[in-house]
Amino acid sequence: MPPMPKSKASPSSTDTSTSEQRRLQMVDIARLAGVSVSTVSRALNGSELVNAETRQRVAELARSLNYSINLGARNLRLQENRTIAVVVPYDAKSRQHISDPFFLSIVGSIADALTDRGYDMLLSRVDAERLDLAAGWFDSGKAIGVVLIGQWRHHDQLNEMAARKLPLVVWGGELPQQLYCSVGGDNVLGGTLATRHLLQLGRRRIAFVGDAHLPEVWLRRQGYAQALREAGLAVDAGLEVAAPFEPGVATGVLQQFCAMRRDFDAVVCCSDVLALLTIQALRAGGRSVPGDVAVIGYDDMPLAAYCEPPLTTVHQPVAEAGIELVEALLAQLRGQRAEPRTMPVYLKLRESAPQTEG
Amino acid sequence: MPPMPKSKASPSSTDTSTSEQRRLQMVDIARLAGVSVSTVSRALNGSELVNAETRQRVAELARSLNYSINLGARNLRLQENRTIAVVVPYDAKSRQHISDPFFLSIVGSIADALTDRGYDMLLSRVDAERLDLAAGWFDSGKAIGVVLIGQWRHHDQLNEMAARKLPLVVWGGELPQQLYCSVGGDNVLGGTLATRHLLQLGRRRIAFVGDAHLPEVWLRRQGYAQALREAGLAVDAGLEVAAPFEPGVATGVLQQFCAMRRDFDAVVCCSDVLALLTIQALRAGGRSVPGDVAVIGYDDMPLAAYCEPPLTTVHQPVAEAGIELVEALLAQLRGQRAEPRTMPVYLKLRESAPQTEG
DNA sequence: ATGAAAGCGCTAACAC
DNA sequence: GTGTTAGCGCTTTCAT
Repeated sequence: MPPMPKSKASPSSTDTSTSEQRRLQMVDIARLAGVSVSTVSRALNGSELVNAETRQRVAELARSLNYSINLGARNLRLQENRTIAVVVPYDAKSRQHISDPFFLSIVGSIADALTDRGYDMLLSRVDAERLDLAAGWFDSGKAIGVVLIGQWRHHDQLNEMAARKLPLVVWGGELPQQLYCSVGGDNVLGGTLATRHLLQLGRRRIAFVGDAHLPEVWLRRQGYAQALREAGLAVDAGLEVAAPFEPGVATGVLQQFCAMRRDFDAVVCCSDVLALLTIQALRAGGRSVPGDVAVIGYDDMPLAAYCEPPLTTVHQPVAEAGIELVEALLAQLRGQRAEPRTMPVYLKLRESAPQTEG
Repeated sequence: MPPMPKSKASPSSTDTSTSEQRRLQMVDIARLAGVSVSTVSRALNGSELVNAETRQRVAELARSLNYSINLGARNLRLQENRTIAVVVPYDAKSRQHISDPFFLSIVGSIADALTDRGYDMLLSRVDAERLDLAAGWFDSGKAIGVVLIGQWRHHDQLNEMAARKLPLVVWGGELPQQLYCSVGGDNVLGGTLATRHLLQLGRRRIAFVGDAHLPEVWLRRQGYAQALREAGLAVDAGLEVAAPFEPGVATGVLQQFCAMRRDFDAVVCCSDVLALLTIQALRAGGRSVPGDVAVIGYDDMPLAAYCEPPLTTVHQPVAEAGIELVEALLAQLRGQRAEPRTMPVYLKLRESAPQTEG
């Protein structure tokens, strides 16, 4: 037996304890309209089977009472569900929350894309070391698919999830031997564009800031290395700074690096926040940006244009990203095979690494 | 009749079309374990009634098959639901999406608070002119309560929602004749602290940037006006700039204002983003910050420390905000009366309006 | 055109 | 200790 409801009587009965609002159900509407629940159900779903006048009356009654259908029950009956889980990994070790504006923008973009298509979005976080836990939303029937923001260090877990036929799309880079569907910016291109621009400015000692254990960063470093090779320059491992995306940890790493090495004249950073932190560390050491050191960020977050100096950065297509992620997931749900997708990026020129040496 | 399921046969039957993963149910586990569904249900819920050995066996089977309970069905049966809707209004007219880092941080903070307490978060957006639509999540049974980020211009709609006994908490300011539960920073104090600090620096012509149609801004302006009065200064309506939070619209307004008026030496802004835009407009007009004009922001977003100059700003308690909002909502769900809550704020001193005139 | 009744996946009171 | 059974709120077939 279900836990005895407080009162199954119609709301019109003497329910003096007005403390909690009992949720209206179809049976209430039916009683008030003097018809059966079936008729209410049909009327509310706009069935042609029900008399136009009755349909009108029921619809108006429902609206005036602010009634709306219990979607849980409806989904159960219809075996349908329009909820998508969006999962943002966090770093459990450093207890850092998602705060990078880029991730948050992506979430907003996905929310829009889902809303436009009539889907609901369940937002949650998961330990970046246990991306596989994101599958719980599907397994529990709460969501029909999962969008994961970032691959982090667990390509393997993602492949396992895909092997289980979990409807899954991941924001991130396209890797060899990838079973899951990823959507992301062209990271190699991004790394190349940034580095080439710095070379063109005449910079020759170019540092790279980002943790190459992360697939996206790894790809960007490939682009960076490639551009250096094109220019006949060697990669100097000493100029690679494995700073994570979390500002708390990155700040220290960057301060130490900038204090130790003064033999570079440009930096490619893997996020705009890292670029900001780098600029601050450089200035603390008495170096100017872009004068002494030119700095390029990554993401083109909304605020990038309003920093000082405004950041030259690799623009990621955030608005399109939400749409692409959602469409890729919906394709899978339709039974289609969704191929990984790499979206174009471009360099947005601003002051931190200007068009030409000023 | 339900729409005929593809195949009700157990997964072990010859279901060659491996295209879609049929979701496992209790009956499948029951069959494989050779017990009834009730026993599986009890085992999975850790009931003492079931034989320890059986419980173990069932649990292991379920785990190995990656089975997990269909929460929709469970909720329906248990008349319980642990989903909270978090609704972020957007400006439909300017088609601006949530991009203010502050709102996004609040969302993250709420996500954490809900996760910690075992609740799920449904994230959606709503036209800022129709905040009442947020009630749909409750009415449809998808969520048991609603957290709304910001009051915008519709105090009235919020009061109506509360009058309907909708479990609701709103991030925002405490207003007279308020029926709903709000949680927010102390806006009057924020406005006062910022203005007092500028006065203490010797500034006398202090502008105010923010749209006072929004309750929070209105309260901050009260604090601003009060501080001016304390100092024996009159409020100059010409120094009030009704810039909205959307950067796209605000930029133009601020550029125009800074071009027109050059008779102020300080600005109190209602967000850090507005502060950044103001600084940019000032510099475009050849004025220095904080030399010619000191600027104070609001929110203390994560990036505020990394701007140039680093922003002096009113710190809002984001991490605590999520907890307070969630606790207030849960209190209502327990049938308790949740009072509006105003949280302390403080001034974070940085370079854009330094401790003392440098 | 409308109503009665079955059943979506699950839980819990009630048998045994 | 375990199985049987009713029913959460809804949709739809079937009967009228």
